[in-house]
Amino acid sequence: MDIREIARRAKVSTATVSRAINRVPTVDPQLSRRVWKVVDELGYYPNTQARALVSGRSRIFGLIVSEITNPFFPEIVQTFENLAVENNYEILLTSTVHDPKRMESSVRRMIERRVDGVAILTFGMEESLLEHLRFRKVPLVFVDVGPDAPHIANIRIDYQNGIRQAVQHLAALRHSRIAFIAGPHHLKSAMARRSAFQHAMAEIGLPSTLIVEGDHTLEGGMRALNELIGMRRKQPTAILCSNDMTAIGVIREAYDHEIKIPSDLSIIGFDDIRLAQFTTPPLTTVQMSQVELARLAFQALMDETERPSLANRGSEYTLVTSLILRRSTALASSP
Amino acid sequence: MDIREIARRAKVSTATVSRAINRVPTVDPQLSRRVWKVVDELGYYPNTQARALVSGRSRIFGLIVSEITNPFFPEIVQTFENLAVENNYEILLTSTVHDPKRMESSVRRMIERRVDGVAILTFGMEESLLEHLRFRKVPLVFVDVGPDAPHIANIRIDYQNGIRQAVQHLAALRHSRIAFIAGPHHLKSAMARRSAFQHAMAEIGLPSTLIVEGDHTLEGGMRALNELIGMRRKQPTAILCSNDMTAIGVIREAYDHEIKIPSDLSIIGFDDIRLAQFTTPPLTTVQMSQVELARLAFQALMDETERPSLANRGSEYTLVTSLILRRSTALASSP
DNA sequence: ATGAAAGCGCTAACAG
DNA sequence: CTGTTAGCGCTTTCAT
Repeated sequence: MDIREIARRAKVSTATVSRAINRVPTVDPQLSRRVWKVVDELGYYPNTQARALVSGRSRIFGLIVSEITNPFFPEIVQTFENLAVENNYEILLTSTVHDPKRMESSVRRMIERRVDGVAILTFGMEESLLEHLRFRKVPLVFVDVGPDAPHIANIRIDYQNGIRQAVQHLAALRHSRIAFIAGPHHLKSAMARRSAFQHAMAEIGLPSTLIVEGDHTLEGGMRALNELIGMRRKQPTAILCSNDMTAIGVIREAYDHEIKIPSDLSIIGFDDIRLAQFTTPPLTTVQMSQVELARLAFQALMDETERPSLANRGSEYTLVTSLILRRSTALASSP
Repeated sequence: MDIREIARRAKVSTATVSRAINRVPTVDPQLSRRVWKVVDELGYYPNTQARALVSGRSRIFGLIVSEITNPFFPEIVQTFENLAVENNYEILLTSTVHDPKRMESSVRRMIERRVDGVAILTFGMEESLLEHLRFRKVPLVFVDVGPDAPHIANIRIDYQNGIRQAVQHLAALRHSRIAFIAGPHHLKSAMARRSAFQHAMAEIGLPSTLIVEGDHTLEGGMRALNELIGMRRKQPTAILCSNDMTAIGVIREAYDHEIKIPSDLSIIGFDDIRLAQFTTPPLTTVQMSQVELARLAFQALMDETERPSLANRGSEYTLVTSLILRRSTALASSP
């Protein structure tokens, strides 16, 4: 069943069927009705492949994430998908699982399917792969790590705002020995969080000496707390974590050590994944809205795609972070 | 840049380029090399849309889930995607968010993109929508709720096995007042779990009177525990939950009531989502392997698709559940 | 083994 | 306002 079949049955040309289906306003209402009648009767659905082939636009956006099983991403994927449905796009989702080969195959698949744009949410990426995409002038949007170039939009994260709030919140609760569990060194976003912490501490005259390396996983958080506990120095009364999973690991490990949160130890996370609402106690954390992030990314792609003539100096967007108070922080116990 | 460009530069016909790229064995190795050289130099990627149009196969599988933000699904999506990459397929993922309109648009999008098969993991679906898919003879695979029909594969879940193990494990720990927090009534899978519980209890001569309704959410688990606590009857010493999120809610609420788990109350979940490993204490649960489920679903689709001639009586697969012991159960305290 | 040419289903000039 | 027709980029007969 194809457009010709519809044309034949509605006794019009294929061009008219095409116009009717695409709601071109100039088509005679009566003919249009005739066409739609047949379309509905036969349950005809236009073939997107053919459309894409002739129009040169696939109406597919690529979405590259580092790991769909990382709780940070499902919300983003859902929002992206919601927007896609609203705007008649499809999402081609690939998860690189931190494997360069997978990253490469992601890019290849995107190109083969002729996506109209790609959002890259991997918090780090090989420059070389980009070339393939840039070479084809595929609109791109990055979070945090993108280069400045035409057709490349960047979403910058304002880490400082939220982290300053977190640090000052702890200081106000009379904490002075505030530790930071950092993310992996090779992650630009993790390093940015770390410097934001140091900066925020310095602003209020506190030393940021208690910095321990984590890896943004729950297990990493557990290890980091043990490291902190094992230190010969005075122990921290509060810990700021580079992401929520780390904080959840800390909470879990604290439980095993019978350290009460928040009375013995205050914890603040980063990201505000949904799970943070459901830890015991609910986690105070710096929000980096996944919904907002997805919206910005999608919008950036749409902007580039729908009006390609425009200012292609590579637009910049900023996502502001801010503290969400829940119940994992309290006044510092004894000084 | 298209296949003609390659043909011109390699001084062969487009047919030969096509054959070389598709590794048709009869093509002269020398010509083939010439073609590949040009392909690599120009960074040529075949246009999948055009391929699909002429071959009639899109190499896209649809994957319909009820909510990507439900922790049960990311693992499935990841496994599906892994298999897709291995087998040169693409995934068209849609999340229905329990909205019939979205379900409808999912199906429409699948058809428009001419997917080669659809895996439906929504644990419940409108019969009417199926018609569109079945009408087009799109291979389908369902979990738990599919009808028996040609081209429709079904993955049946053996709830009984795991739930019996769970109940007997609790009984062995001398629990006799074992409660069950059920899932929503309208979910076939939830009802199956409930009957499996009743059956397993009856087998060992225990009454299954302590059944409370939940809704498979964390909040539902919290409410359910309160309901159980508020009951005038003797309270349960162990609770089996219809899914892990419910169990996590129970744990969370128990913490607020200073009920110690497992010493005061044993908890068992169902699903074994990854998170179950990281609750405090780690959750003993009935595993329904998401990886295995995804594998079966993908395999079913591949089987239907790659050899469509075969036994299309609608194949059946079974996924067995079994108990995973962790640390949320203990001997019943006082009788 | 290779090439010429038809055609997958649709859209967009162009003509009328 | 509607119809005719030429492709979009590829695979696949059918000849050679």
